[in-house]
Amino acid sequence: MPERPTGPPAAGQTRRRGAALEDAILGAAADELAESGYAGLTMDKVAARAGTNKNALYRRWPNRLALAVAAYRRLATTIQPPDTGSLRGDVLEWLRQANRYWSSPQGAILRELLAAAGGTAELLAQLQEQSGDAAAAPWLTILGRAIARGEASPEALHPRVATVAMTLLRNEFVVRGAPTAPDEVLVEIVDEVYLPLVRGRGLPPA
Amino acid sequence: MPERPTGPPAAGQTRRRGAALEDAILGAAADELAESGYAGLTMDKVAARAGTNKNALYRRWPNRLALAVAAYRRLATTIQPPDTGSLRGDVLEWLRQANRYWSSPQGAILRELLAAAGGTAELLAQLQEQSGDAAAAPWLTILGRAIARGEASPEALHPRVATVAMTLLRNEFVVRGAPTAPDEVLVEIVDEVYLPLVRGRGLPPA
DNA sequence: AGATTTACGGTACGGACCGTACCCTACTTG
DNA sequence: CAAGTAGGGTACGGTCCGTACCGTAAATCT
Repeated sequence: MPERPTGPPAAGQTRRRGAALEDAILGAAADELAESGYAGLTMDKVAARAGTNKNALYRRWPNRLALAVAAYRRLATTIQPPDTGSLRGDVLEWLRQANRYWSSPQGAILRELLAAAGGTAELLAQLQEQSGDAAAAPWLTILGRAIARGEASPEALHPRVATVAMTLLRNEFVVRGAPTAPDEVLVEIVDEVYLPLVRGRGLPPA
Repeated sequence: MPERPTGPPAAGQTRRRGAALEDAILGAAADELAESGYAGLTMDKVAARAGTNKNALYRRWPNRLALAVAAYRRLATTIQPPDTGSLRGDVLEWLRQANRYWSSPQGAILRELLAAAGGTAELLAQLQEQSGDAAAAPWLTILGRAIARGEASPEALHPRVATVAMTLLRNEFVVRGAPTAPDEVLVEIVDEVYLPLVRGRGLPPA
């Protein structure tokens, strides 16, 4: 429970406006998300918690989902691509980080939001940016280093190929609904799929 | 609009019971799903359409989602794995079938249900069975034939490896929310990921 | 056949929420 | 200082879920 500018205005002022109010609303919405998830986030509760009313909310976001997606930004912590010195180490560590994230309360909220935003490509895109795990760039970075070390084939430097491991892991969560992916699954993704794939046909199995 | 035992009971009888009633309810629910999707399916409408009332519904299913998942079974059409004579042909055709399905109204409903069932592993599992695309068995069959032809390495005969193509395609829909995957995406999945992966290190690129 | 139990049908209702509308008031702007 | 804008308070329509009651048809028992 971080000390956020939530709740009624400080005793000094009387009425917040613009950015200050918006900030309070997003803070309240983020707190509600953290406490009750998306399913438990109601416009009335957010308004009350922010010390305002629903007018101020609907003036800024067209509906509950849009507000929740905007508020999720405050909860999302970005995970950093590792640099362990080996491709296998990098990929496995990166997957483990992602696994921890998806298994965390934040990850559960993200899954709720992804499900709710299913029909709205625009909101989905916002979530993708924030969760960041699908970003091809860090994967290409990791792969680039591996290619320089001779651990992967240059042909693997392709967005769809590079992100395969993360896509498979995400599939475990989104489609299978698993609360956590066992570490064996991560290892299997890496050893049975990802490494054989990026090594290509030109490199030895080891 | 197939002629289903929907609506009020036939003039002859007076009151349906048991299986007959259950069948009418599922039929009505399936029709509602087809017309209005899951979002538009309400318990009141289903009851009215089946010529009964909500009691009969809640006596059989604990909530709206469970009823919808049960009713979806009537809409789901199973797609058959192809046998074109070449691995590339099989995989591409299979993906194209799946792409058509996910893009169809039925696919849209399935996506809605998947999203709504996100938290309930039990219902998710039921949906998986019905959609059937995730089943490893047909993929292993296709791969088995390919291995016999020398088009794939025996090491690829592994559930996680075999189903990679379908998983990547499904990802396009569930996570990216795309209404349809362009054919280029399917080709890319096949040529950049799947074929290189299952060929393994022992076989020539062609 | 008559009595008993079970399952339907009809209906009503509590409760939760979303989204909107009004009106008054504080703050900002010119 | 006047006019315009954005908050605050509040109420309400509307939808829909899930539950409760109660009378009655149909199955089951004796």
